[in-house]
Amino acid sequence: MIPEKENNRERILKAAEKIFAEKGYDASRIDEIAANAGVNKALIYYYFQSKYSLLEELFRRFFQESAAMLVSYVQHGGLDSTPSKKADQIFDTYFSYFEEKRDLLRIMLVESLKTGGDAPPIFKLVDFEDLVDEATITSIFDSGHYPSNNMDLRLVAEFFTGVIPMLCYVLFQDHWCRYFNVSREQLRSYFNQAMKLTHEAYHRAMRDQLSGESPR
Amino acid sequence: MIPEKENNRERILKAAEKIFAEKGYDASRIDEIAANAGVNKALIYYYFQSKYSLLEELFRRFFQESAAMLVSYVQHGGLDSTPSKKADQIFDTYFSYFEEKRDLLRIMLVESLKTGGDAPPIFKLVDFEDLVDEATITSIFDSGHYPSNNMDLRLVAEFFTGVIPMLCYVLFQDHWCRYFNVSREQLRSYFNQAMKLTHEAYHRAMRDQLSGESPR
Amino acid sequence: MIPEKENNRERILKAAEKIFAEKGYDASRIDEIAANAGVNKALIYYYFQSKYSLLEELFRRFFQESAAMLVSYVQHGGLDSTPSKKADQIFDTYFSYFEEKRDLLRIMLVESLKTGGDAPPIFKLVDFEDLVDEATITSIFDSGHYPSNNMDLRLVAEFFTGVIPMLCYVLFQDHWCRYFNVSREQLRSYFNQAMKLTHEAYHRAMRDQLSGESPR
Amino acid sequence: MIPEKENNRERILKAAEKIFAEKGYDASRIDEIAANAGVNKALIYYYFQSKYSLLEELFRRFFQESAAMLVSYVQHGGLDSTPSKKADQIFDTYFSYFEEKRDLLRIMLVESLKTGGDAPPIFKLVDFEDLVDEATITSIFDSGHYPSNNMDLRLVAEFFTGVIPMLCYVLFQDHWCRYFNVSREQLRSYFNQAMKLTHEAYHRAMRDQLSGESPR
DNA sequence: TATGAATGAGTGTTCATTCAT
DNA sequence: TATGAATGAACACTCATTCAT
Repeated sequence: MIPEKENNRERILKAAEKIFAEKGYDASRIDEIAANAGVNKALIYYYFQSKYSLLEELFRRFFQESAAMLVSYVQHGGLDSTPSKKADQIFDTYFSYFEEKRDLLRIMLVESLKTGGDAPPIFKLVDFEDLVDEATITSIFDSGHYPSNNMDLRLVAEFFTGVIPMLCYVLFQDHWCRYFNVSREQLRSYFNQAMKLTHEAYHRAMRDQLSGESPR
Repeated sequence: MIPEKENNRERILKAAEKIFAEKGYDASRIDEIAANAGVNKALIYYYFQSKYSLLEELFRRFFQESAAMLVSYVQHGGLDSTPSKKADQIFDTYFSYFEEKRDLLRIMLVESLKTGGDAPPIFKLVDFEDLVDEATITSIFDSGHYPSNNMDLRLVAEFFTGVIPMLCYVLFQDHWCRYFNVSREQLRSYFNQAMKLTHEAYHRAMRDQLSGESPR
Repeated sequence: MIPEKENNRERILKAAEKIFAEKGYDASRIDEIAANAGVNKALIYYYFQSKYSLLEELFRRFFQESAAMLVSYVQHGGLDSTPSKKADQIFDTYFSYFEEKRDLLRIMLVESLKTGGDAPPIFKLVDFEDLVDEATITSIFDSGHYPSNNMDLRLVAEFFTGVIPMLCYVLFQDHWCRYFNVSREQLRSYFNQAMKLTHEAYHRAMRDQLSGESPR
Repeated sequence: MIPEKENNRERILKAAEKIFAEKGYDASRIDEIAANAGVNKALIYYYFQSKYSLLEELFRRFFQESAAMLVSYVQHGGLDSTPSKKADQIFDTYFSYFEEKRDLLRIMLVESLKTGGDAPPIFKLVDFEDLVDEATITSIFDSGHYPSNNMDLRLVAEFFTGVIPMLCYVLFQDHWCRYFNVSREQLRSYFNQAMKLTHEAYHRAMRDQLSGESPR
């Protein structure tokens, strides 16, 4: 009831997200996270096992929240029935979600680029199988409308020419504006045009292929 | 001509590139680079100012080499005159170059994602102005054929829907194959299709727009 | 009568004894003792002043129990009147008591070896003056039968050639069996022979000296 | 040639020996060892892998030195041919060596009392097989003169009724004097008497058994 | 050029102990 | 009595960097 009296655990996570995003995981210091959360350093180890488990908790929450968002989005009839509008909607939704979670996504991309570990966490952005039920996935990707033998192609295309460009746009836009001396609005407009000409072209091609495959 | 001597500096750089690629910049240790180069740790500081300047030198060489490659490519008449074939050629050339320099590009992307510092080094992949002469740039991007008021759009599109997808493909392909259980060949084929349907569509659109703009 | 209640203090002490014995005092952690006792960590500080006072309480109880054992042993006429048999009896009694309290004795010896603090607690093993009444001491050590001017010698001899070897035997027997590849029974037999040939020889000598001193 | 310009490595080891002996291994702090050696803390890690490897090096040197001492002692005709005198000589030699190495022996006994690890290092005090050649061992223990089937008994007796009492005497003498209010000389005299009456009795018994076994 | 030795400033983590309730 | 949360002071160990030769 007292939203000000936020849990210290939450404050720690929020601080970690901020510091990790600013400096990268490796260069982030527990001391700084503690200071930023206004908390004793040892308290971090009261709530979390290690520096890395802070990161894991952030990722865990992100994917949990993403899944919840997708489900609620679908259930509340958010999706238009016209395929092209549907794609637009999904695009916009993703876009604002990416903007909102920019800091965490930055960390996630960096961690995904480390060769050593497990699967890059970023793959989960297009692979929700263990996060969301079958029906939702079907509804979102509308996979019934796509040539069924092209599931893998779909995944590859969505990831490398849809998610990745959007993600990198979100992560690099500020630097880009400064470096190339454009306004955010201009850049956004360019990026939208580029996506229309590329990724949307792909969606159109997919639909065409489909209607050619099973006409009438 | 005495390859054994005089090349401690090179051995250090080679070792740095290897260790950086294996562990990422932050997690790499000067000790390990020295050991890997078969050289005393202090010698690294004789040749280089700091750990970071090792990275800078690697980046510097990379861009220098890229530029040289571009120039020689253009000069030796490598580029076909048909626009669509030309694009294909550039695509393939970039592709194999990215594959070859994958390790360094991985580090470069990670460093580019850090918010603190200067301009992301990765922007240089589409901004050769201070690396290559005007004529070469013109020749490569054939910018004369593009609507002149769309230079910025061109840059945005090339970067976010061309370079970035290709780069991420090169960096993530191994993990993708393992995670989604596809062969490298299959994945490559999917990726090529996706790029054809997206980035190439953009190039086509650009040419169409151009011929519409200045017909006859 | 409600054994479930009221005994958190006991549970803590029991857990402390176990953990201390397993890891030694220094390496034992209050957290682990609390967990092992099924009790909140702070409760330990409700019942005890500090980690060290846990140890002190364990030592205190040990000596109290030892004293009680000695007294009851003497009072119930446990001791034979023949000196040599009496010595045997005491030897065996000590032996099994040491075996039983092995873990605590190990800690006590370690603490006794620290140079910094007070008197080594282990000295109390031969100095019961403030634990047991005079009569019992007299009865046990039969000091009336020993040359009165040799009280200190008696103490030294009992401690360094009686108590200490027995204690170390109890503490090292398992490791010895493994290291020298002997069975426990064999080792025990050797040790008994060795003690017969040494410590018992001393007791015999003492008695001889006594009968020579005050014959008839 | 400049004995003052002692190696920092040696200074570190000397300091470690001192601090370990004063506080025990666990309670000793690397910072304090560094300060005591007049050396930067990081230098300790330049010469040694870890805190524990400091201890290992100290033990290694001790046993190496012990072995060298034994060998030189035997080779320089130090040992009398009369068995009883020989035993006395060995006793005295051990005694002064133990006094000299008291600090390290204290640490070694404490470490030997830890149940977790390998074999107690203290066992090496009676098991020189891998430190010294066969001939020296034979000469020292005169094992040819002892009943050959009692080798294990001999080891047990020497360790628990010879080495251990002497060691504990050396480690506890100061505390004993303070606690029981005796002078060092008095205590030493008592201890010598006690050892004569016990351990020496054992040696005598052994010789008697031998002469009975193989007379003439 | 080259190196063995040396160091200041951290670095994540631990732990006995205390506090508020 | 009992507990979840909180903390100060370490602690072993690391690492980029420098120095003397």
